[in-house]
Amino acid sequence: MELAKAYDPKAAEEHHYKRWEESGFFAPEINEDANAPKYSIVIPPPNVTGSLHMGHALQHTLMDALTRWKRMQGYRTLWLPGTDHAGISVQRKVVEQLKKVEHKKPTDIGREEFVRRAWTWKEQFGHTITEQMRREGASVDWSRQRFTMDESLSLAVRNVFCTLYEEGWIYRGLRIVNWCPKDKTVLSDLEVKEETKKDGKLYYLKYPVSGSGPGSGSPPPRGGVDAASADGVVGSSLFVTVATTRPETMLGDTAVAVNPSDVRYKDLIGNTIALPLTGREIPIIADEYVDAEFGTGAVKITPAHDPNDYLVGERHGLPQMLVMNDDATMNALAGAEFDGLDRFDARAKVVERFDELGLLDRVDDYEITLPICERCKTIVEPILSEQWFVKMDEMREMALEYAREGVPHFSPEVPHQKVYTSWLENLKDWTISRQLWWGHQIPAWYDSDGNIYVARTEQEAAEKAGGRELKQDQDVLDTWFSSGLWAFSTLGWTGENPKPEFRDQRSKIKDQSSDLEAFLPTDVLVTGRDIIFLWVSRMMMLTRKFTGKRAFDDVVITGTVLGKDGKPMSKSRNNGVDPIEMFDKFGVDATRIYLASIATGADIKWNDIGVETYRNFANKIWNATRFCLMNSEGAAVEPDSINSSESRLQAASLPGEKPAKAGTQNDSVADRWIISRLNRTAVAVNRALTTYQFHEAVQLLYHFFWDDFCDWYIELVKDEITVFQADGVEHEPIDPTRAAMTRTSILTVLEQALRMLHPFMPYLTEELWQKLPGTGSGLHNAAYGSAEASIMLADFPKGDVRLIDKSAEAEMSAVIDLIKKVRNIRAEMNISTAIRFTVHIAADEAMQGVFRANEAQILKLARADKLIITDTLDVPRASAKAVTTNASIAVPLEGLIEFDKERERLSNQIAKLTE
RNA sequence: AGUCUCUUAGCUCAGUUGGUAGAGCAUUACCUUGACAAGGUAGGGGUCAGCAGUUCGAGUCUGCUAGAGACUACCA
Repeated sequence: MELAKAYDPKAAEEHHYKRWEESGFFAPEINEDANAPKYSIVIPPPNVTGSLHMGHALQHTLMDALTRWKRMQGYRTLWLPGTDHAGISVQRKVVEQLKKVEHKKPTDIGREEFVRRAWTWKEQFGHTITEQMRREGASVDWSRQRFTMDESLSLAVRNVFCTLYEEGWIYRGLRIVNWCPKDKTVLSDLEVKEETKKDGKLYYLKYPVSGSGPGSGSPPPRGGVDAASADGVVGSSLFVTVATTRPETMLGDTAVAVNPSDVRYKDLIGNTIALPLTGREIPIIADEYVDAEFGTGAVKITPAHDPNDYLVGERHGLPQMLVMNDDATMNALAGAEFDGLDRFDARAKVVERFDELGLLDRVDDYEITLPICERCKTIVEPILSEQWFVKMDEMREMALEYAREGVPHFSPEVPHQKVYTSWLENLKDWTISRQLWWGHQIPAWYDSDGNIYVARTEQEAAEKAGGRELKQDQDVLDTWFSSGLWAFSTLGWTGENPKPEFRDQRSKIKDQSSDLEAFLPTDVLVTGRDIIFLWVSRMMMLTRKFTGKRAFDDVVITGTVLGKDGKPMSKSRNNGVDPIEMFDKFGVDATRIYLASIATGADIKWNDIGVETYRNFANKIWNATRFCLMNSEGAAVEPDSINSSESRLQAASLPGEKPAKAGTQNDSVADRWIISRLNRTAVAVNRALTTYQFHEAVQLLYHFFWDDFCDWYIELVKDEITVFQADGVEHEPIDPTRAAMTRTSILTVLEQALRMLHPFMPYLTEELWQKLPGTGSGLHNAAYGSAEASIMLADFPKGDVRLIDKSAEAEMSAVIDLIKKVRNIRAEMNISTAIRFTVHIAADEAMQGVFRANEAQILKLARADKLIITDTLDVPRASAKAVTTNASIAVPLEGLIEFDKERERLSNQIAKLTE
C-alpha cells in the first residue's frame, strides 16, 4: 500500500466523524465493562447567539483530548454537549433582527410571537454550533444533548426556584440594582463591567441653607461652606457645596450628609437645604459614611439612585425619590422642566440652570470609571427597583466549605484557587430577575392585592390563591440561574419524584435513568476565567444544595486567545480568527494540537505560524507512516512484541527455540532504545494529562515522534528493512528474518505513537491507523472488544517503567553523540557528503563494545567507510578531532581536503569577519 | 486602593521539589541521498528586566526597583 506524498487533512476529516458518531463510539454505552470506572465532563454550553470562536475551539480541544484519553483507557466516558439560551444576548439579537427586517419593536408582535422567533433563532444557531463541533472532532454524546430551556431542564429550574423560595433563600425586595436603560432590564453585579472616562467632570453645586444668614452663629466659612454674596440668589446667605458626577440625580436628593466630626459643618447638622430647581426642603444629616477629606466633605444623598446613598437613607429614614424612567429619561417627579429628558440632557440642563442661578461653584476635570452593561456597553444606572434575589448567606457557606477542602481544584492553581475563595467570602446577594421575554419565566403569581404565590405550576398557584384572579410575574430568570443547575439538570435531575419521562423520543438509547448517579460529580470543568464567579461558583453551590454532591472535582481555566495584535478578539477591532478558516487552511488536527500546546491557563497571541508548525508535524507523521507501509511486507502491528515484558522474558527463556515473535532476545540496541523511549514517553504523557499539562504532553509526543522515532530510529533501521535497488533490480533486505522482525517493531512503535497522538489529532491518527497492517478491534481496550475497529477505542499506552532501559538509552546516546560529532567535523571541514572517510575512535573497553555493536549504523549515519576503535588515538597531525562524553574521535584529513584551498577559504573568512 | 501574574534567543513561548539554559519560527552553510523541501545535516544567537540577599550553587527561593498586564473593591 502506498500513501499520497503529502497529508491532505480534508480527505481524512470527511468521513471518520460520521462513522464514529453513527457507531455510537461517543456514548458511554459503547463501554461493555459493567465495572468500568466512569469519567464525565459537561460542556460549558455555548450561547446560541452565533458561531463558535477560537476560545471554544481551545476549550473543546482540551475537553476532547481528556475524553478520548480516558475513553481509550477504558473509562465509561461521557462528554455531554449542549447550548445555553443566553437570555439577554439572544433577546437582543432577535430585537435587532426584528427591527432590521420588519422595522418592528417587540411590543408590536407581543410576547408569545417574540418567544417563538427566539426559538427559531435558537434552532438556527444551535445547529451552526453543533455542526462546528462535529468539524472540531468533538467526541460528545449527541444523544444526551441538552438546551437550558429543554422541558426537563425548565422543570428543574421551577423546582429549584420554588424550593429556595420556600426555604427563604429566595426573596423579593426593593433594592438598588444595576439597570441597563437600553436592554431595560436589571443586571447582576457580575454582568456590569467598567469603563474609565478620562474626560469626566466633577460638578460642585451650591445648595442654599434654609433659614440661615450672616451672623447666625455658624462658624467662619471654610471648606464647602460659603457665605453668600450680596446677590442673595434664593433668599439665603449660606451655602453648602456638594460635589457630584451625576448632577441630574440632584432632582432626587432627599438629604445632604456630612461627617459628624467635621467641624466645618457641625452647626449645620439638623438644618435644612432649599433644594434648588425643586423647591423641596431636605435635611442636613450626619453620617460616618461621608469622608471629610474628599471633595467638599458634604455629600448629596439620592437614596433611589445610588447604593451608598440608599444605605444612608435607610439609616436615616429618608424618602426615596425615583426620578427616572426605565429608559433613563427623567420622570414627572423630576419636575415638569425635566420630565421626559434623557439623563444626559437633563444633566446639561441642571448644570445650566445652576449656572444661571449662580449656584454652580465650579466644574473640575475628573477621571471617572463608569459602570457599563457587559453586553451592550450602555452606561448602567443604579436605581431603586423591586426584584428577586437569592440570599447568599447559606450558599456562600456551602461553597466555602468545599473551597476550604480544596474543592474544586483549579488548574492553574495560582491565582484562581485564592481568588475564588476570597471572592466567595465577600459575596453579595444575587439579583436573579430579568426584565426579558426570552428565558424561564419566574414561577410566581400575584393577585390583585399584590400577594405572591410561588408555585411549580399555574394550577398549584391557583389552588394556593383560593380562586383569586392571578397574573404571572412577567420577568424571567437570569440565564446563570439555569446554567447553575447544568451539572445535574443535564443528567436527568428535575426535582420531581418519580422522574417524569422526557426521553421517550430517544428510544435507541439504553437506560439512562441512572445518569445522575453514574456521572455526578463530573470529573473536570474546562472553562474560561471570565465565568468562574458567574458559573463555576454557582454550580458548586446549587449542585451541593440539590444533590448533596460536588459538581466537579477539578476546574481547568483556559487562557484567552488574543488576536495577532495582542488584544482580545472582537468584532470592533476586527482582529478575530475564525477556527473554521484555520481548519480549512491547516487542518483540524494541526489547529487542535497547536491549541493544546499552549501552556495551561496562559493567554496566547494568535499566530498562524504556530499552527503551520503542527501542520508540518502532521505531514511528518503521514510520511513516516508512508515509509513504514512501503516497507511492511511480511509484518504487522503486534503490541506483544514490544509491550509485554513477560512474553519477552518468556520467549528469551526457552532455550533452543526460535523466538515466537519479533523483538525478544534478538533486540538490537536500537530496538531496546526506541521501546525504552516509547515507554518513557507514555508514562510522562499520562502523567502530564493527569495534571492537565496538555502542552507538556504535546511536547513529549512531538519530540518522541520527530526526534526519536523519525530522525533516529527510522534512520538506524532503514537498511535492515528497506527494499533496495542494485544493478537496476529490486532486492529484498539481506536478512529477511531480521527485516520481518524490525518491520514489525517499527510498525508497532508507530502504532503506539499514533494512539498517544489520537486525543490531539483524531482524524490523522484514525486515517493512518486504519491503513496499518494488523490493526483491528483486537487492539481495543478490553472494554470495547466487540465494537467496530477504531483507534479511538484502542488501549491508550500506559507506559511500562520496566521497559525503560537505561543502559540502552545510555548506549544510544553515546552512539548518537558520536555520529553527530563526526557529522560536525564533516560540515566544519567542508567535506562533501559523497566522500567517505575513516573515523578513529578512542574509548574505554565498555564503550568500545558499544561502538563495535553499532558499527554498521555508525558507518551509515556518519557516512564513514571504516571505524578504527582503540584505547588511545594514534592519528596524523592533520586530523580533525572532537570529544564526546564517552570517546575521543579523529578524522585524518589527508586526501580529504585540499589544504591550500582550505587555507585560502579560512583566510577569506577571517578577512570577511574582521572587516 | 488591594490582591496577583508576567518580564528568558530577532519573534512567539516552554522551563513542576534550586544543580552547567530549551522548543518552534526566523537566520547561516551544505544537501533535490528512494518516507517527508510542509524535508535532511551542521551551526550562530541569551550576564533568564535591574539590584541586593539566602545557598557550595539561583531563570527557579526572599526583599526592593522599573516596565507590562489581570482581577476585586471604591470612586459624593
